[in-house]
Amino acid sequence: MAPPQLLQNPTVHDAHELAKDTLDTCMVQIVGACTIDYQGRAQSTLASGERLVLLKPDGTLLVHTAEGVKPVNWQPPGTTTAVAIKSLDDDEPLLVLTVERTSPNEIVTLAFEDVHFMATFHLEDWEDIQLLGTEADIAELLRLNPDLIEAGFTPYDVELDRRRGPMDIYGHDADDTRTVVEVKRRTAGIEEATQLARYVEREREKHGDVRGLLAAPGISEKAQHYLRDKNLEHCPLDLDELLPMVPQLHATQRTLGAFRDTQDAPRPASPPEQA
Amino acid sequence: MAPPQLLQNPTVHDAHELAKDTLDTCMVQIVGACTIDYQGRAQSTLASGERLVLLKPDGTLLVHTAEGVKPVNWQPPGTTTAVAIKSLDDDEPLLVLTVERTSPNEIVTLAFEDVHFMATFHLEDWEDIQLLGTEADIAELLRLNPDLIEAGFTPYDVELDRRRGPMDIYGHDADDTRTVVEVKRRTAGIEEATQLARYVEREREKHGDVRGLLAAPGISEKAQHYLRDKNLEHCPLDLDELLPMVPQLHATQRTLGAFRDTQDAPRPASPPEQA
DNA sequence: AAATAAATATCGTGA
DNA sequence: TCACGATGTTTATTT
Repeated sequence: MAPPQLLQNPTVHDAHELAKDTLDTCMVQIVGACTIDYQGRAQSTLASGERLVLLKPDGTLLVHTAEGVKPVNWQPPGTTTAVAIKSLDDDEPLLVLTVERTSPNEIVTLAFEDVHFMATFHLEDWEDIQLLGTEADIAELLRLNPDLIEAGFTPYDVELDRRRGPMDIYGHDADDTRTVVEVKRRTAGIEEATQLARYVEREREKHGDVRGLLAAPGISEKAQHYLRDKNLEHCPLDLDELLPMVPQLHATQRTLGAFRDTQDAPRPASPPEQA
Repeated sequence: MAPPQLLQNPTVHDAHELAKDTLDTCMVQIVGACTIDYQGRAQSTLASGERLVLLKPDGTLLVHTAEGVKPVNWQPPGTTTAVAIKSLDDDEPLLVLTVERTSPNEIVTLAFEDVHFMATFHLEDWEDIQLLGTEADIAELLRLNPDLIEAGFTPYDVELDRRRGPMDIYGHDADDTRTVVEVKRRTAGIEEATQLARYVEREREKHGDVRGLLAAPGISEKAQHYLRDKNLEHCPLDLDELLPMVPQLHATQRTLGAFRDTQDAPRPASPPEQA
């Protein structure tokens, strides 16, 4: 990495020079006292205080205070950043950043009364994060081990599922009854229950009797009541059992291209064409 | 602000010393090459690359790459951070951070192969952000100017609304028909439509005929279809008209304690006790 | 602690 | 570009 450029207590002029020259290609960090205004989908104002400001070469703006994960102000990638020196009345000149984007039209304006320290640097990073244990992972596991959903459950072919809609898993139970499975990695609430209800309702309109399973580690009381009301069911998931299986799933997918259960691989069933 | 402490290309020992001494009270920033592992609700690994790491005195951890608003790894406030020097085999010693929390049990481990630069500093900030134009603001505006919802609409008393459930606005239309209004600040999709449907369904069970209005700047096609299907309606909002009214709302609330429309303040209506 | 809903949500995917 | 759904969502509020 090219060595970072660091400025301590720079003059407004020096801070402006460095920011101007590095904004398009570098990470630019400014720590100091500033006011912040935001106009866009909503609007906000923030009176003067000390914050950490980070400008990424992709146009991202982050403003962090001493607390919390969420930036107090921000702009997503793709914004245009301008840096200027502005004087109000007879006060000291201010370093002013305007971070703007279109569709939606949004602008964040930062006015620095004082820059305590500033840094510009590159970040070379060729790696992508590998995340395991997502909802898609769990759904894939269940599809390959459908007995974990219910004895006798058989998923339809995954490509057919996709064409039929956004259901996580679609198949039929031991009695050959069409069954929609919505998978959630967290305790399911009323919103997740209504999501399943929507999918099942659509299928019931077309095919009559269709079961709906909400496969989740837990279910809220209201959601449970809602499921009963709509003639839907909760299928408890044991994440302590499932999550340890995920790394093997990924490893197998990498090496074989497609996962095959070593014990008894379920073959995709063809759904009946019409109810 | 106490002057920040800056280290460029520190030894592992110096970086460890500074981090250890400042971790509990300061913002601690480390820019360098590291690997990152996460184990918790899910799990992730990230191979070595250059990143910016920020530790806040409240326990927050942020790891940022050169792209995007979202940190590639993080921990929320309240975590416990430990810093250590560890050697694997005959390699150079590594600066290792373990950032851990309970309920849920989650741990992020960072191993720095190289620290390019490091900074510790305080951020003094006594200000809270003032955010305007939230859903609550828009709902309040509509409640005070109910003709913007529909000519003849009259909201029930706000306290009664709250006791009746999570509906944004509850009232009756020109024909004295009970009407539930769900307010959205963005184009509404199928999820927002189902949210309104849930609220209305509950009221229809109790009171029979109840109208449901989804007040939003726009509506997706599927959501529109869903509303028709459930005998619900979309009420278009003009945010360009509404948002400019919000600052005055807040100003009036600050000075008077409660907003009064200067023209014709609507008086809360008492809802019938039973259908 | 649990549940529910909002968010300037952001982000990825698919049509 | 829009719509839709997941997110290690986070955050605030209410029960």
